Amino acid sequence: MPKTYAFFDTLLITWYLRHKRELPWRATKDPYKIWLSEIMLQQTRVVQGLPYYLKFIEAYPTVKDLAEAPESDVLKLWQGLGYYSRARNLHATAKMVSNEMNGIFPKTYKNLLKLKGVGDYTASAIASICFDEPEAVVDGNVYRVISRIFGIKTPINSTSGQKKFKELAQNLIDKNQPGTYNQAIMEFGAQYCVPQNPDCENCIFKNMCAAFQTETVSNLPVKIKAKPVKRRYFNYLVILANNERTILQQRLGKGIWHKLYEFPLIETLDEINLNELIALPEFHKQTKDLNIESVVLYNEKAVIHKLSHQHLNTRFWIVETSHLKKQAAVGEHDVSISEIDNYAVPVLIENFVSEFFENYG
DNA sequence: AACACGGGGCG
DNA sequence: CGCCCAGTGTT
Repeated sequence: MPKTYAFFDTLLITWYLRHKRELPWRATKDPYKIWLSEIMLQQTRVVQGLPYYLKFIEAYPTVKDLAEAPESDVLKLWQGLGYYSRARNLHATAKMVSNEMNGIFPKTYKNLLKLKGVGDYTASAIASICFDEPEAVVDGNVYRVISRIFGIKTPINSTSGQKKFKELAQNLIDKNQPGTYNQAIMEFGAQYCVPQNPDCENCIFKNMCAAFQTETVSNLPVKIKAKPVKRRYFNYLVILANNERTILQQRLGKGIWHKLYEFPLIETLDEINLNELIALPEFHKQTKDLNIESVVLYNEKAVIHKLSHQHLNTRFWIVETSHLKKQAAVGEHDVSISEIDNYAVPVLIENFVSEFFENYG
């Protein structure tokens, strides 16, 4: 190992012990709690995930409690955190561990990797934190810290980059305290070696940081450009029967929000007006058994709901009817307005519901 | 190897 | 408006 690596881990851990945040999952080695926190924090900031972690631990103190819950409850509790496949895989894995593994989590990196929703990062985190296995985590923080200190320009989202960074990280880890080391490098990236305008002048690695020496900090890490954002046009049919009942539709296709609920949706290639809406075959299909009294556009100015790779240009159409259809289609639920809150819905829908039904109770 | 998958926060 | 966040699974 090159000489410059020699005290890297010691410096890092010393910094960590002085500056680390006190977080609930840092006060335990319970694999269930570590696993839960790691799944929640995938692509998610600590401050955003923390309240969800507390809710989940309260609702499901053990993996058995989580396993015995209906998936719909788990999704509802996850509502708003995003990347909902995490919640579905979380629940599937809880059932697997509870039912097939006697409630005991695997104790090795290799076996942890077999769990649904557990990839290289999460398996490394659990193995090191709970079982002292020296397996290096490589998350967004680690990519940033390592690329800067060692001046590595390989794109972090290329296959060769992932291999290279994992290898280097594995050489850096403190094998005597791998869990502490792994958390230290992530915390250092999150709190000090931040993406924008890090305080390099006062950094403990100032003298060995390749990026600082060559003034390339702002260029690292290198990342292959993301695809342009896609624009989509959503028309939601908010069907109101006697101002008391409505229809929710579960998303069961391939795309976003799988298994979450929304109002009946008509997606178009552009923004449409009332005449265009009611002329659509889909509109007739969605409303054929209704006795429509009126169709009114709720928001002339579309809500632009922003996801990482999509901007959803959304308008809500209020469809008043004297009754709801009798025969529900697949995934369709006839619900009273007060029951909407029981369903897991995307933030886009939650925002509309809380605004529109504010005065309904 | 590329792509899909949420939502929020920051400059 | 673009970038990033304690990444993983599918194609």
